[in-house]
Amino acid sequence: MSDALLSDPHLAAEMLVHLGRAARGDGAEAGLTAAQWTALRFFARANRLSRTPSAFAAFHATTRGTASQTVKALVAAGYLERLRDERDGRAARIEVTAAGRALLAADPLHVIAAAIGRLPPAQQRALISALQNVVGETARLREGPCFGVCAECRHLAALKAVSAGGYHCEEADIALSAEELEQLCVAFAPKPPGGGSPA
Amino acid sequence: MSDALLSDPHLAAEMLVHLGRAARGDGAEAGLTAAQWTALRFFARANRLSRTPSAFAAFHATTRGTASQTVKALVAAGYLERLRDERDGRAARIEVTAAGRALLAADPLHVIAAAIGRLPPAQQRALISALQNVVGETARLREGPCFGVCAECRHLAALKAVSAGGYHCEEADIALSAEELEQLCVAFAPKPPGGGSPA
DNA sequence: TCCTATGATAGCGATACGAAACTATATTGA
DNA sequence: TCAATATAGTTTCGTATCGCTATCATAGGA
Repeated sequence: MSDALLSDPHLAAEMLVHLGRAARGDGAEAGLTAAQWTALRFFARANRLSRTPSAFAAFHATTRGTASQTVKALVAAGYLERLRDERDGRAARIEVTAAGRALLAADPLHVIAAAIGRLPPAQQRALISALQNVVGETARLREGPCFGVCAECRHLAALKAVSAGGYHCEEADIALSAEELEQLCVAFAPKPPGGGSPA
Repeated sequence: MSDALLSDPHLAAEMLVHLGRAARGDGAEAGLTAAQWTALRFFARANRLSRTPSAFAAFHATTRGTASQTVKALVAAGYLERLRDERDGRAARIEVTAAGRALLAADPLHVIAAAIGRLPPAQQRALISALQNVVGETARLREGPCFGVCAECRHLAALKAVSAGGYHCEEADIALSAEELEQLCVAFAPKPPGGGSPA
């Protein structure tokens, strides 16, 4: 009966939650609250399409109103800045300021990242790919938006022949630099299994 | 500059926090709050020595006052019961009720546990052992109490020759059943490397 | 012109947390 | 035996955060 409760996957999930709590960063000297850390990390890692309050709300699984409050606090503190989008007058373009990038150096997550970095390389790779699978699987189960990097996305079209290493997003119809391939995108869709071209 | 922010260990740590948030269980129909789920899971997995409010406070990295409130709410809801300790009149012995065990079947953590369970077996084992390492490492860095199961503990003395499969904790000076070997203990101390099975 | 989408804001409630005061029991030492 | 101290636990109170539900303003698309 209690076998299911003490199974290895459940144990792993408990450790996962435990580690998540340990890195909230609201207990220590706490430059930021937990929600604010999440927002700052998100805007530092999201691509152009996703650096908006709405995308952050989707990422954080909350409402736009709540996301707006979190962003406002970070803008007031000088860690984010709000710019106008030239194409869409409704949208707000959020950018991390220099102060925000400096603050990220004190991210309480570094404690966990450091611990992960000390794992043997093979174990480190295994952890990362396992976590990616679990993140994708839970997002699918919860039917929430599935965030991911462009390099893994179905909408990526390589234009190497045309422009020597350029990339293109078929969904948003914009050009992507090599650097942007590693950023989070709200429009992410996983590639169909089998690699190359879609079915 | 942003290389450190986007390193693989940091990315893994972010996914970890993200998954932890997804399983708080306070957003859904929510039988319990996040803190209450953590408490219920803890008392379902802790051994005799650790089923006290103080041990839970240490585990959850909070104060005894806060832990007492969380326990009180679960006792009022009928998921935990408070018993008197016969040896120590000050101590409270917390036990999970039948209703509590039934509720654990609806643990929101099951979403993540199921996703982990669907990983390939090798990846599953790699994830679990990596997480164990990270939990131990972060506990060491934060100098917090290090929880673990008796089977991995330095204080465990095997008494197989004497009583046909009995075990004994040298720290608390109590006998341990085979079942208790897999439970969490607040007095856990890791074995010195080399004593048991090397990594 | 309707309808939709992005975003900001105010108000409300729930929760969690910590500090401090308090009770009760154990332990220690004289 | 009695006093002093330490420990386990509870309770109260104040505070901060968080998140949701409106509601509103503006901008884009049909």
